[in-house]
Amino acid sequence: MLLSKSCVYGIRAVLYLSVNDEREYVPIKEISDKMGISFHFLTKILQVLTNAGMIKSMKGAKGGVGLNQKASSISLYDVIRELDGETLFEECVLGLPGCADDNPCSMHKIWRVTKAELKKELEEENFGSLAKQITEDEIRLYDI
Amino acid sequence: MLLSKSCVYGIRAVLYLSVNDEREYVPIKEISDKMGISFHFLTKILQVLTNAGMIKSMKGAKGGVGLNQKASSISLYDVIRELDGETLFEECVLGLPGCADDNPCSMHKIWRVTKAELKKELEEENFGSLAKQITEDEIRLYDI
DNA sequence: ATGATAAAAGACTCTTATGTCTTAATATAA
DNA sequence: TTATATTAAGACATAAGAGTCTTTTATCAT
Repeated sequence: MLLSKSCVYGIRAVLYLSVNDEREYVPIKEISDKMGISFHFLTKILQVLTNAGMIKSMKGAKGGVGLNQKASSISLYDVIRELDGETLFEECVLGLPGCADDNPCSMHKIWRVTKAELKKELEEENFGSLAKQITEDEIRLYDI
Repeated sequence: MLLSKSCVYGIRAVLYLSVNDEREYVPIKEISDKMGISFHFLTKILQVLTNAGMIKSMKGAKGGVGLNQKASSISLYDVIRELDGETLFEECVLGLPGCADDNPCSMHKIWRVTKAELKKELEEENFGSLAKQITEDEIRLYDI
């Protein structure tokens, strides 16, 4: 599994907020209902993103969560880094400490290039662009 | 995490057997000792590869496990497929059912290319070649 | 035959990820 | 100021992955 469930849910929630960019706050309940995700679980995931300053939150009636930055300034990599950390892109696939170009493990050569490309693409893909594609029905956000 | 621990241990054990290709059977205890892996855990992992016909095993004194095919005919992908399955290469990263080129999710475009490249490299890299590189000290097998 | 060696099988434990539930805190609206 | 809506916080539950231990089975050497 490339990404944890928390991370996948986080990405999909930020996508939802990006598509609903004009609303300052969206209740988490609305997101969890629409996406079929556990409300309390999603709440905890979004708290991480709130603490990271990526989204903002407001308690009480008319409260909810909303983007704290422009959607176009948040990359897929930003969300992945907050929720899954950077081990996928930093650590040796075979778990050997000190794995490096001058001291490679058996999978080093293969994964070194692939992970660099993947990281670059994830850094370049932003939620503004993704939201636009969702709105224009080119890609989908739900399980439909 | 790209690969499970079971899978990583399995890859490293098959590497060990590939380097020790001239020995028909190597005791699992020897492998687990050298690699610092739990003996019983490794035993269970290697049973999977034995049942898959990738390695062979023999009980009793002089017994152990050994390659059941030429090292050069076993790919990294073969071992990964047996131990982690193909979900990494088949399923949608965002867990949306029915994700396909004509019905893509938000990460589809990025991961589609990357995973195809990764799969190709893993299929092309065989244990004969890796064992040769280990023997020639170009890559390492241990945590040293 | 008997004892030693080593894999096979399965029960069991520990840890982490995932998911649920309850209570507290805070903001809005009447 | 009271009721309602909503996030925050944390306890609790469940499931899966990781790891340990014991018993059984098979092979070899004496």
